[in-house]
Amino acid sequence: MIQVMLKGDAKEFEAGITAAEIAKSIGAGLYKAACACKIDGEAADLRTPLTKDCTLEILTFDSAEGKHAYWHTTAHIMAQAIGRLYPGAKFAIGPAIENGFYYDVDLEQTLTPEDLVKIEAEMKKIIKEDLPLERFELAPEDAVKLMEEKKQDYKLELIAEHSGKGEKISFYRQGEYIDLCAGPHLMSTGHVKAVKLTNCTGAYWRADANNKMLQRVYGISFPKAADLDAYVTMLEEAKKRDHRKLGRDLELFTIMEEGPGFPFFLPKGMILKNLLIDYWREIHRKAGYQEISTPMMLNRALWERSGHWDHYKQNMYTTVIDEQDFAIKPMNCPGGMLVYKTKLHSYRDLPLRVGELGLVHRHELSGALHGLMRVRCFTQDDAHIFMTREQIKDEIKGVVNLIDSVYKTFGFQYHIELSTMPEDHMGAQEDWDSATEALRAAITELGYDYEVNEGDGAFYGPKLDFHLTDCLGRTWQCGTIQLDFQLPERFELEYTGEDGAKHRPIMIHRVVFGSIERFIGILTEHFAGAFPLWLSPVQVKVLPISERHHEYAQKIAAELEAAGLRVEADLRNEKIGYKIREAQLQKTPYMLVVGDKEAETGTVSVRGRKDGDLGAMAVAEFAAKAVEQDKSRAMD
RNA sequence: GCUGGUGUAGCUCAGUUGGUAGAGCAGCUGAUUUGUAAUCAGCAGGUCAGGGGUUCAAGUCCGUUCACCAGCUCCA
Repeated sequence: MIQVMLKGDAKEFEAGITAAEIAKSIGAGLYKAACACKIDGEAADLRTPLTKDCTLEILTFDSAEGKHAYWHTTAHIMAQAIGRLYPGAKFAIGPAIENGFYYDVDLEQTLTPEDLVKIEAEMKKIIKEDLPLERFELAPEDAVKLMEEKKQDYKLELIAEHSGKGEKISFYRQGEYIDLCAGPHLMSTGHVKAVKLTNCTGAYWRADANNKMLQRVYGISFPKAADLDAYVTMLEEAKKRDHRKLGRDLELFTIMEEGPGFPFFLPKGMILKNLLIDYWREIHRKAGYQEISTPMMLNRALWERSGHWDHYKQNMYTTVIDEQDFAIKPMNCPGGMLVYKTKLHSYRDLPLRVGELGLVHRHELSGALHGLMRVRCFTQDDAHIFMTREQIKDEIKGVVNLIDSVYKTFGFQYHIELSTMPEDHMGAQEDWDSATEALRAAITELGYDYEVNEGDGAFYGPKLDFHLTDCLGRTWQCGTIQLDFQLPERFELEYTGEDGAKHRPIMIHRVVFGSIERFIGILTEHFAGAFPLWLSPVQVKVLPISERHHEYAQKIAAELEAAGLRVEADLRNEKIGYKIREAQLQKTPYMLVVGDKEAETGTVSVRGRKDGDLGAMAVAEFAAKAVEQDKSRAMD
C-alpha cells in the first residue's frame, strides 16, 4: 500500500495504481474532466503507475492548470496537423494562453483563413485517431540529435538554453509527432472535443522585433461543443460592446484620419467626459486636494532636468521655436515640480496634494493605437502629493481608499499589482527598497492581496497598479500610485522642517481613472452603452404621440430641465413606435410618452430602457425620483 | 514600427472574367396625426482613401503613401 496526498488528504492505495484510476475512483465526473496530473509538483502522465508515497494533483478543465494542459495539448494537435499538411514546417513555441493557445511556426507560405479551415479538419482527424500522448526524457545530446534529425532549428535553440543545467530534456510523442515540452498533457488526443482556430498573424521569434517574424496560429478548445458555442457567443457580445462602434452609434466621439490617435469628443461624449470630471473634482476637493493647470508645452531644459529627454524622447512631440527646443508634455509632473518651487514650503504644509487634469501627448507606435483605449493624447487625472517620509504610508493608504471608492461607484471589481525596480532606472538601491517597502506595507495593512511584477516599475520609482475587471471579465489597468524619490532630488524640492533646517520632500504620482478617455472606453464597453442615469448624456426623452401634444411635451421637458435633468423632446412627425425604437437604441434611461390621457391628467407614461412600460406618473413625482437617482449616482 | 488583412454614400454592405457605380438605413421634401422597438412616396447624396503606373478602357490589375482592423505583452 502507498499513501497518496490528494488535496491535503492522505489516502491509501495499492501500489501500482495509476493516476487515472485514482481520478476515476474519486468521481466519474471528475474523471471525465481530468486533463492531466502532477506528481510531487512535476507534470506527469495520468497513466503513470504510482509505486511510492507521493502527492498527486488531478488537473481538471475547471482549473486554470487543467485548462492549460487541455489547450496546450490542442496546440500539439494543431502542430501535428500543420506538420502533416506542410512537411517543411519548423515549430517554435506553442503555449496555452488566457483564452486558448497558439503555436508559432516558420512556413514557406503565408497561411490564409482557408488554410485554417484545412488545418482544423486535419486536427479533427487526429482527434478521431485518439493518439496517446507519451512522455519521455532524453539526455541533452540525444535531444539535440533528435531535433537535428527533424530539422527543428528553433527547438535546438531552446534545447541549447536548457541543456546548460545538465538536466534531461522532456518530450511528448503522439503518433508521428514529437515535441520538446514540459507538459502536462491529456492522455490522448481524443479527449479534445470542440476545437476552433480563431486567427493567424505574424509574431516575432522570442518577441524580439530584430528576429524573424513567424506565423502565429491561435485557437481554442473545449470539452463540450456547447462551451465552444458559449465562447463564440461571448466574443460576439464583446464585439457588440466595442466602444468604437458604440462611440459612433451614440455620438460620443470620433477619430479621424486627420488626427490618428487624437480623439474628437462630440457633444454627447463631452457631457460624459465633463460628468466624470465633475465627479473627480468633487471627491478630490473632499479628500483635500488642490487643483492646478500647467502648460502643454515646455522647453528642453525642463525635460532634461526631469529625465524625460533622455528616457522618453522618442515618444515626445518636439519642435524648435525661436531656436529653442520645446516638447509637448507627455506627463504633468515636471510642471507640477515647478509649481511646488514657486514658494517656500513649511513642514506644516505637508502633505501637499496637488491635482491636475492634464492633457498629455505621447507618440505611440501607429500599430498600437486602439479607439480610446490607446491614444496619442489623453487627459490624465493626475495628482502629486508632496510629503515627509513619516507620511508616506498614510498618504498611500489615502489614495488606495480614494481609488477604491471611485471604482465602487462604477461597480468595478479590481486587483492590485506591485511593480518593482526596472533595469533602466535612476536612483540608489536603498531608496528603491524603502519605497517598495512603503507601498507593500500600506496595502498589506489595508488587507489587500497583490501580485508582484518584477522589474516593471517606472524609471523613477516603484508603483502599485490597479486593474479593474469589466462585466465580460476583461481586466484594464487604470489607477496607479507611483512613489518617487528622484524628481524631488532632480528639482531640488525643499521644505523647512520643525528644526528650521531644509529637508527634501518625497513625492507620490497617482491617477485614479488613469486616462479619462480610456476610462470612457471601458465604461462604454462595461455598460454596453447603457450608462447609469447619472452618466447618460440624455437622461429623459419626451415622446409626444402626435403634433397636438407638442406643447405639453415641451412644457414637461422644460420642467424636468429646470429640475436639473438632461432632457430632449422628440417633436418629429413620426409614430410613437418609431420614436421609442430610436430612444431605445440610444439607450436613453427614461422615455416619457405623452398623449391626450397624460395632457388631461398632468401625468407622463414612463418607459424604462430595461423594464419597458412602467405606467403613468405625475410629472413632479417622476422628476423627484429621477433627480434622486441622478444625485445619488445610483448604478441604475 | 513589423507581419497579414481591409479601405465603395453619414452608417452597414453589393459591385461577376477590367467596359467609368448600386441597395437598405440615416438625411431632405410631401402625404399621414399616429399609444410603447421601424407609415408610405419622392428627392438628393460618390474625385470608389490619396498620388502614380499598366491598358483603347481601372472601383476591379501593379506599385506607392495614408488610415483602419487583428496580432506582435501571457514563452519549451
